[in-house]
Amino acid sequence: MNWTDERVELLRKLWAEGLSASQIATQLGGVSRNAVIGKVHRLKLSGRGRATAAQPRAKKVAPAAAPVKVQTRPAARTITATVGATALAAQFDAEPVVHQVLRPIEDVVVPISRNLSLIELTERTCKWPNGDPLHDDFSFCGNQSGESSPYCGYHAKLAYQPASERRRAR
DNA sequence: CCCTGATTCGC
DNA sequence: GCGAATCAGG
Repeated sequence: MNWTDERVELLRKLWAEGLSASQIATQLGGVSRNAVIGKVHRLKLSGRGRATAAQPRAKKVAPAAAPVKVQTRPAARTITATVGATALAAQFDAEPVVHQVLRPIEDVVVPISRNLSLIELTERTCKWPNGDPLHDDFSFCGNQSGESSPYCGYHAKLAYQPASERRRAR
């Protein structure tokens, strides 16, 4: 994989946004984090606030737009009353529920998920789900999780909010 | 052990 | 110029 103008531009952008080298490498694909770091230095983009190595990164200001209508799968409660094949049938027969998902509040720092698949999760990757489990875009956050939480710092906060107040990020 | 960026150096 | 290996650190 070579450093095309497009890829360099994306690298510049993501680096400026504060993503770590490994995250950028994941997004670009085809390159290691070392390659990213090497390129960053050659481009003289180094230095980004913190002088020496730091750990927590990721800085992405939420778009802050009007609420968006999103299609989600049928509510699970539809099937909880029954058991077995009948329940499954009920789930698939149910009409999709359309409801509103709030965008993150402005100024809230939203991390960019690594979007790992189920089998890529480890004991220390964030297990916050992204997308619809019934569609191909479904994945898990995958960022480093807390020591006593199955979620990364950001999603742990969401997880402990009432469901009615949760705000969904990517 | 997980992760981070910095540096070196053979290619 | 590139990036794996290595280093130093949280």
